[in-house]
Amino acid sequence: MRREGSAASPGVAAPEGVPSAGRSLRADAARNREVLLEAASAAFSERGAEVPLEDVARRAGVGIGTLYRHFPTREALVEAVFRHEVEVLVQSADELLATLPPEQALKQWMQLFVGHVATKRGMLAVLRPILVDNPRFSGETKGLVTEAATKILRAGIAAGSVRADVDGADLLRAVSGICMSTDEGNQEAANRLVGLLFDGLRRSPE
Amino acid sequence: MRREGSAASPGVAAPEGVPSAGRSLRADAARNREVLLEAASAAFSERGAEVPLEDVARRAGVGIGTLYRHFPTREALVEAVFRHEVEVLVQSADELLATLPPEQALKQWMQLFVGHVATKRGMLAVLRPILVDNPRFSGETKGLVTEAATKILRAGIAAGSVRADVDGADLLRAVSGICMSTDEGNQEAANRLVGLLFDGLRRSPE
DNA sequence: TATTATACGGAGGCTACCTCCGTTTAGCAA
DNA sequence: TTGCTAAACGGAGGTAGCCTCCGTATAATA
Repeated sequence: MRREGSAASPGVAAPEGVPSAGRSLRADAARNREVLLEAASAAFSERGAEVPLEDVARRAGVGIGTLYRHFPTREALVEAVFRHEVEVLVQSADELLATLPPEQALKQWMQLFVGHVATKRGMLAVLRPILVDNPRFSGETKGLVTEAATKILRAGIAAGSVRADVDGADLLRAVSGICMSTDEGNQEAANRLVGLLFDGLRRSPE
Repeated sequence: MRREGSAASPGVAAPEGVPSAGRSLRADAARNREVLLEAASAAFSERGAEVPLEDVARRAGVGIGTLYRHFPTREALVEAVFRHEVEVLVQSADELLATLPPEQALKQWMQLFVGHVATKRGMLAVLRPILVDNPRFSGETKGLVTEAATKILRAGIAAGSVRADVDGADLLRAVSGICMSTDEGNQEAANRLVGLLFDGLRRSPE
């Protein structure tokens, strides 16, 4: 954020290390990467995306050099955190469906979504330019989340407990609309609204 | 941009010194303020809004202390530059109308607009949050510019050289649309498109 | 167990931020 | 003109965050 150039067009590096691509990380490296992502996520949501990276490293219990090796710029870190959270959100759809009746899974997932958005508030100032400059990346993200929403919704519809005339994109629009119109502090308001929305989504007993 | 808090909600200070409000600045202060605004404008458009403020001060030929006295935060400076440029753009509408036939005034003003947007590109990363967080401010700005556009358009319509079925808001939408869809380097492309638009605005001889 | 590619960590140099206060000057009154 | 003073100037210097570099540690492999 200091030196010029980095802000211009970050470029969205290929998903680093862990999942696929190239040679996988050494065990300690993979561990540290994970720990860093979690520390960064917490730090960003508590103190905004301008939090000193040395604090993030300290919080993760690793040296600053390690942080920079994994994430050479603040943007790279922010992006990785975002990507990671999206992955978690998407995966949790499957997990919820595997352990709960579809209706409950839907409700919980909606609330998870609200939580994730709230967490990402602090990152927004840095995240927005990244998303704006990389329509492909933001498109993929949206696609993944929509897919998850669709899946969980379909399960409810199939079980007969959710009305059939909404799709994943609708659900996303509605929930993110609620998040957008709810500011900073009151996540509870958002949750209340999401509760209302959820009631509206259930198949009305007729 | 470093310390926390400032990024949160800058708050758009009352237009500092010069025009109305409070006691007016001492001559040297007013001069320096002006020089600083120009230096900042140039620096931002050349090197982006992250340019070191010491460079801006040096470029303006004043001490860093003077810069900070006038503009206590980077956001304040960016905002003042923006405000200043808008003023210039709005005033130039009157000046053009006073010295050129309405049709020519319109054309030149449209090109001026393109130039101003191009200049502000570098500031965007800092400017956007300010505008987003202060709908009133951005609303006023839009109002002023729309007003100027309307005035210059009406003059053309009255003179019979411009078609009568567009208003200021339309003009703005069209021109800023062109600016948005044209990227970084090629201001000439934008100017060409604006030329096309201008031809379309003239009253077709029938 | 020995070897080595990989990763760690943090000291330190660099740069930008921004305050503080001694110096300068515009504006005014006599 | 001269003297006075509130206002403004300017930049040295303290503070803090960025990021590189390289000696040390360790996981992976044979």
